[in-house]
Amino acid sequence: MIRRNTIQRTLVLETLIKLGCHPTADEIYDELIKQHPNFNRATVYRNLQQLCEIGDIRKREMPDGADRFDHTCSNHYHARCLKCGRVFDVDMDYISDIDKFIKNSNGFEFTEHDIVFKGICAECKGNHQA
Amino acid sequence: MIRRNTIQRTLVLETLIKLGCHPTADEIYDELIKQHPNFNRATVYRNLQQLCEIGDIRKREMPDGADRFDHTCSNHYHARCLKCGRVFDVDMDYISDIDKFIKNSNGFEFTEHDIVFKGICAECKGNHQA
DNA sequence: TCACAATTGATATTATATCTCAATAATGAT
DNA sequence: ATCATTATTGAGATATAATATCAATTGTGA
Repeated sequence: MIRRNTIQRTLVLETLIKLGCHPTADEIYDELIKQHPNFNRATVYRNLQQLCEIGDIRKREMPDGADRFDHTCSNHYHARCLKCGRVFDVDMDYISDIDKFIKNSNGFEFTEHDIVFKGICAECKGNHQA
Repeated sequence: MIRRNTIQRTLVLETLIKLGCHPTADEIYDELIKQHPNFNRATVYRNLQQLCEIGDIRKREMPDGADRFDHTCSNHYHARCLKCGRVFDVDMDYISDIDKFIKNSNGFEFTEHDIVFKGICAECKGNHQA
């Protein structure tokens, strides 16, 4: 299965980068069809998956809501605003040795972890006057 | 809106406890209809929601897959086996002051956090050591 | 240019969860 | 206990996120 370069994959990656800040597959799709009305939703999902396999992007699975995709591949944590739903990077070191906090693995082999914060973003905190 | 006690809510809670280990709404539903063929799936979801509001159970949102529900209401973290998909409690202290690791909140008001581990459970690894 | 097969677009399907609404039933008042 | 009120249920529809199927298209090396 040799991977081929397609216009669609390039467009998905470009759109992800253009949108910035962790868009979902559907947000990328909605942006894409503005210029390319026949672009297929499944193609967005398929290419996001492939870009993850290639290593160009990272999938960030959210505890609630749709998966989000990130051009920044370094390990870092995320915070989700409970009002507007947007996802932000958290300015905090990645705890690569978090396993040392685990008292007893009970035979479980830990391979990865993720921390997701929730709260209210600066913008939503400022928008009190409804 | 005064809450009423119903047989259905009792059954949902009993079934959750009986199944143990963080069942999903559908797992509870599948178990329930064995004895109560007319039990409605939406009723399971509605009652799980209410039991969360009451405080009898906790919803544990997983980064992938369906929400899971937990009769243990204390704060603790979870690990999901990448092979069998089951969710286990992690034997590790809850980091209530995790906010101290955050360097700059950028105006974000952090209210909650969750850590989800992934890996391979003891059973799927095929050993029994702790 | 050609042949092969990876990829696409269209569509259907699955999984998770919520909503609508008439019928039912839990609760406090009588 | 009976009644009136209304929260709750069951049935079904709908919403959202993601994947599967498959013929047509297209990228790639020969």
